[in-house]
Amino acid sequence: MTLTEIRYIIAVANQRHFGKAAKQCNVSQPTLSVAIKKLEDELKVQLFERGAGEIMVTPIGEEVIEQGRRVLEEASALKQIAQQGKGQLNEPLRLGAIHTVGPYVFPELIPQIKKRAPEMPLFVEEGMTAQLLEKLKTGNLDVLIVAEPFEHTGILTLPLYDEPFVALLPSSHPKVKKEILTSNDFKHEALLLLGSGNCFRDQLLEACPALSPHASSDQKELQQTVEGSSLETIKHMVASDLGVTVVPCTAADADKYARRLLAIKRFMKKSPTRRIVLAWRVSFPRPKVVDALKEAVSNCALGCVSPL
Amino acid sequence: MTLTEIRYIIAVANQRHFGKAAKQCNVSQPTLSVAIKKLEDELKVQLFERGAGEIMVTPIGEEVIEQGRRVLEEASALKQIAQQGKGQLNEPLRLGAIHTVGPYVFPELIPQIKKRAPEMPLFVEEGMTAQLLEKLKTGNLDVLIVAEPFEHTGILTLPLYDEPFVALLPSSHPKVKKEILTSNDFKHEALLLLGSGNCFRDQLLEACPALSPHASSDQKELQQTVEGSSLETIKHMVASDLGVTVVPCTAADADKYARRLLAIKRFMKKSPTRRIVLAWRVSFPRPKVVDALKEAVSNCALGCVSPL
DNA sequence: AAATTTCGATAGATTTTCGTTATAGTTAAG
DNA sequence: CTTAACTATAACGAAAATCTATCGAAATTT
Repeated sequence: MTLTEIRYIIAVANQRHFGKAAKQCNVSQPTLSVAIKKLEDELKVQLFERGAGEIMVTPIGEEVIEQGRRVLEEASALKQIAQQGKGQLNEPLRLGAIHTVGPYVFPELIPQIKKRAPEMPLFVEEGMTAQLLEKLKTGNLDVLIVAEPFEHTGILTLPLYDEPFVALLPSSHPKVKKEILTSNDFKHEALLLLGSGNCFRDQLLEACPALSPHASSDQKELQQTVEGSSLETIKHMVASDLGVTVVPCTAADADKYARRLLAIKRFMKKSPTRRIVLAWRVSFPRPKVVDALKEAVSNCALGCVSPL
Repeated sequence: MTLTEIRYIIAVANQRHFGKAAKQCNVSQPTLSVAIKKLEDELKVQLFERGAGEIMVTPIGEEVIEQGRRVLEEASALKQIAQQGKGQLNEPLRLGAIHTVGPYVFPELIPQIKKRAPEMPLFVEEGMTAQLLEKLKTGNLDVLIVAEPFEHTGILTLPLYDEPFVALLPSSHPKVKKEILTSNDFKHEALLLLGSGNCFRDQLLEACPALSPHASSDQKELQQTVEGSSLETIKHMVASDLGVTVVPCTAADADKYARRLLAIKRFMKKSPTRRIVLAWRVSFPRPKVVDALKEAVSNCALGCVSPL
């Protein structure tokens, strides 16, 4: 049984004439005759009574044809569903970002995305790099915003922006007058860092090994990590004079309210930076979504950084 | 778009694995790959995301596949409709008819039945009403063609046609010039009738009591009945100048060969008629067969009668 | 790391199906 | 009795669907 065959029998039922039905179907009359005979043989039911004059539809034929109409209807609905859902910017998008980016980018980014893809349902999630990667691979997320290095087989990336690291001090701190702080300035400070697993921690320590808890054993107890916590928590701790920290500049700029309590300082003469990228599966079939995201990020006012 | 292609995408959606889906469809894996690609190209929508590990279904894919299931469901319903319609017309049918109908209707009727139910083995039998009824009730016959009155509990009937009675004379008979013959014309004739038990005899005598052997005692010996014989025998006897008779018109029309020897005359001004009906047990579970028989009779060229 | 395994995509050959034109058969009408 | 109308059949070519074999990428194992 074929959709074509069903189309043929419906044409014959409508026209009650093989020749006209063939014309309606844009095929020759023998094609139609043979196809219908084939279907009748398969169903082992005679659908039409070919007599002199008009074609008659057998009682079973009537029922079969009626059902055939239903089949074609559903098939055409299938086509329509495919057509209308075709827009890549209409289907849901599941977007993930690392903890040290999400809170500072999403508030700007989501309106930008909505501007470009108003029909696209958007699900947003934060996590640590490893978790996000897992979800990306299994298809629980479609696109990530993560920091480099991020090279994995089957994953493509696109640079978004480079963001420098900045130091945060309590505004009451004596060193607020310095223009640039270095790791030396932190030797006698409690340095508050995110727990391991947060990529930003690793990036910072890699860029500046001097900050490492192991670097100078006599300072060890003064340096702390705030396991599992967020940059926001750390900022509040700094504001409460519990120590100093280094954060990506987007995290420092975000809240103007804290400016009175926090001082933002350049960190090191040549500020370390990290590169933030988009990441998606090579098989992810919606390039337009990636383009739109890239564009949306470019149009975000992220203060201290400019898009690539 | 093809039903086969739809089957393929549903298999992949179920198995989330091309190879397994191919096995489920009894085709090779490349066949499946190509077919699905073809469908995706046609719809211009990617239905699956082939990545490492498991196949993922795109959001549109989900919708398309769900609709595909509906298409297949309707298609399978079509098949079922054809099958069950076929079922009734596939099992053997045992058909009985009275002697005064069978020989004249079966030759036309059986091809018509075969046209409508080519797969249905057909067993045909003739008998007198009482015998046929007995066999119908016991299930030795499925459907009868009999004359009214035929009212019995547990038996349904459907009118087929009304047939007028006509008179038959030897073509050498002096009264062949009359247009209409009445019972008076038979007063001095040997009236040949079927034996008792044949319903037609009773119908005729009821419609025209004047013909009764007892009606006028002085003519009694001239009137004869041909017990247990057939209308054909009686016609041959008339042709041999042994008397006159009255028969249903379908019996008179049947054989053109006898036209030279027999004259067909209208009988009575207002011809008596009898109604021929289909009869079957209320419990007979194949309404389509009855419909088919009714339709088959309707399409018989029975000459002097037209179907109801 | 290197080898192996898994799994979908691709290539080429083959069979099947679908379509065509030409023509035969049938039936009804002139 | 021929003609006209209509469907069935035949013969053949084009398109397709399917197969086997193989590739390539990624994941897993050694």
